[in-house]
Amino acid sequence: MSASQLPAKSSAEAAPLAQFQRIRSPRAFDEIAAQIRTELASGRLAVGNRLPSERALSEQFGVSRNTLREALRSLEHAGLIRLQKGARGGAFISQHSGEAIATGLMDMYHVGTIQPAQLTEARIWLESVVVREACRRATAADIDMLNRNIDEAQEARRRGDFAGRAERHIEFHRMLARLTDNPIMVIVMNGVLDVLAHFVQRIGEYDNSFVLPSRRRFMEHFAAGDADAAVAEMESCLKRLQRSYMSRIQATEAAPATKAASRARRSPPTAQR
Amino acid sequence: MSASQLPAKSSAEAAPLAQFQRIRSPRAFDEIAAQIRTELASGRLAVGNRLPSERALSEQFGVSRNTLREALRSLEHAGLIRLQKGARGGAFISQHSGEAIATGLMDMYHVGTIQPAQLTEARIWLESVVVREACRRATAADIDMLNRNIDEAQEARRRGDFAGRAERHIEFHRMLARLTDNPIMVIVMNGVLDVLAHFVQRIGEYDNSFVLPSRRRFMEHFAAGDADAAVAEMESCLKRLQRSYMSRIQATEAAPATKAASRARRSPPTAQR
DNA sequence: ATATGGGTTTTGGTTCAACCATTCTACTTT
DNA sequence: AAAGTAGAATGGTTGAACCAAAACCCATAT
Repeated sequence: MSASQLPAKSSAEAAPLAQFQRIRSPRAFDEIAAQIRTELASGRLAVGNRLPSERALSEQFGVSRNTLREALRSLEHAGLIRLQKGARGGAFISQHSGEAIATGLMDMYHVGTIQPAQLTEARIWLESVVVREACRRATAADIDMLNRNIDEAQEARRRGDFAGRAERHIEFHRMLARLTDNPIMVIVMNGVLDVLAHFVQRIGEYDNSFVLPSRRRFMEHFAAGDADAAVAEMESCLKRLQRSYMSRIQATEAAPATKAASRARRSPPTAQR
Repeated sequence: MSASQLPAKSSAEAAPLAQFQRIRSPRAFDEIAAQIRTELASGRLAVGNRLPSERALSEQFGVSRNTLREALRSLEHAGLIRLQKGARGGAFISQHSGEAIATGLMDMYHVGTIQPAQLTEARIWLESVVVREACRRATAADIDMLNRNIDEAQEARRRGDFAGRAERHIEFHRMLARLTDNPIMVIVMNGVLDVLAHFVQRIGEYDNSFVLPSRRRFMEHFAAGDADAAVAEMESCLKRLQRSYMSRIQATEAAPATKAASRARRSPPTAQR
């Protein structure tokens, strides 16, 4: 079966993946996902390859198409594959990932595993290494880019555009992270900043008037290659920001949001229907 | 709206979640997952709550049970819910998460987004802030625990148990991360160390004879509260380890593993017309 | 009364056989 | 040759059914 689909031409098609094995453990889809991951780790599946169609895969694995789809769902959520409809569609091994980590952090925040104070704490720690490394690597063009960001933030302030300004401020940190040229730092910092942006957006406006002057001072040290001074400036700014957040959160949060509940339910009332 | 609170006490039943809406966009399960995430973010769903059964949910959302399951699969992969069989089973809002971040990093490594050199680089950076903070917080009991770990590693070395020794060494770093008492640091460091453990396991034995003496020196500084010296000791040890890895990887890797990644075969429009 | 044990119910896990919408191919028509 | 159209491939969805595990209920035996 399936020996020869379209014979000739074939022009790069049907990934070179090895034979998959039949499933037996509980939760078949878990094992399917694991097997595909293994293929990936071994290098037999590489970015850009296309997996066989759902129908073909379900046959290879010896499971129903629904079960197979649950496995694909899991891989897709992880960012490992990208699903594409249509004739030449299918499941393609995808590059990025990273996104899953950001949503993971966001989830942890929403579920209360990460408290706001811990978020800003970790952010300050991470920023120190980011700044130090970015300072070591930044080119003149990079410094221009950072200065431009500050100008834009100032412009937003002039317009009274608080949201736009906060966004610029956060983008500044993303730029610094990218300057480290290390995907782990970029991904983690992006995730942390995503959560922070969400957090900031929720607590509303707060005092950040001191940020712009701090940025200017920061850039002086940064451009001069004085990493220690740049880190110190950034740290003091972030700590002050944290105080702003915290006073704001006490004003805002009488109760809402991240509150946990533990209402255990007892009897199944057979209601419904 | 939602003025219908159950009368007090009420033997609580069926999580307090609000009414879900019917689905309409492409990829119904995406929207289902998004809606449940929203409930979570808003606090209407909290850790420990149980969602209605798949059958009930599929009815609420107006989709088939299969579609609903794909949404749940996605949430489960994210670590947001935990599925449990049986009469009192169902989908429970779960605490942990974090795990998803570790597998995310692992995936990025496997897919080539993270190169070994970048892994160790980030690890060194992160370790510096971890050590500094752990040093600030460690109690006498914590220091005992760390020393015990070193003893065990030494014992493993005596037995010629390379794997056990490497494991102890990595566990040492996990302990330090936990001492920061910051979930983000713990999660990220755990993920990085997971990848590292995988990496180490793949390249086989390497020269790590210098680690134990370094650990002893490290603990001296650490116990004395001299964070700077402790960081310096750790950093030099890690950099030396990195050199060990790299020389080992050149010996091992003529080609295998993390290659791939270039053969993008995106969409050849009318490939080979 | 108190265990004990088995049946019933609830719930997730899986299967099957369709159907739809989209996307590209290939053929037909002009 | 260009344009248009039929159709095949593929992911997305449906609904009904069955299985297996887990918790509960209750009759039975001790």
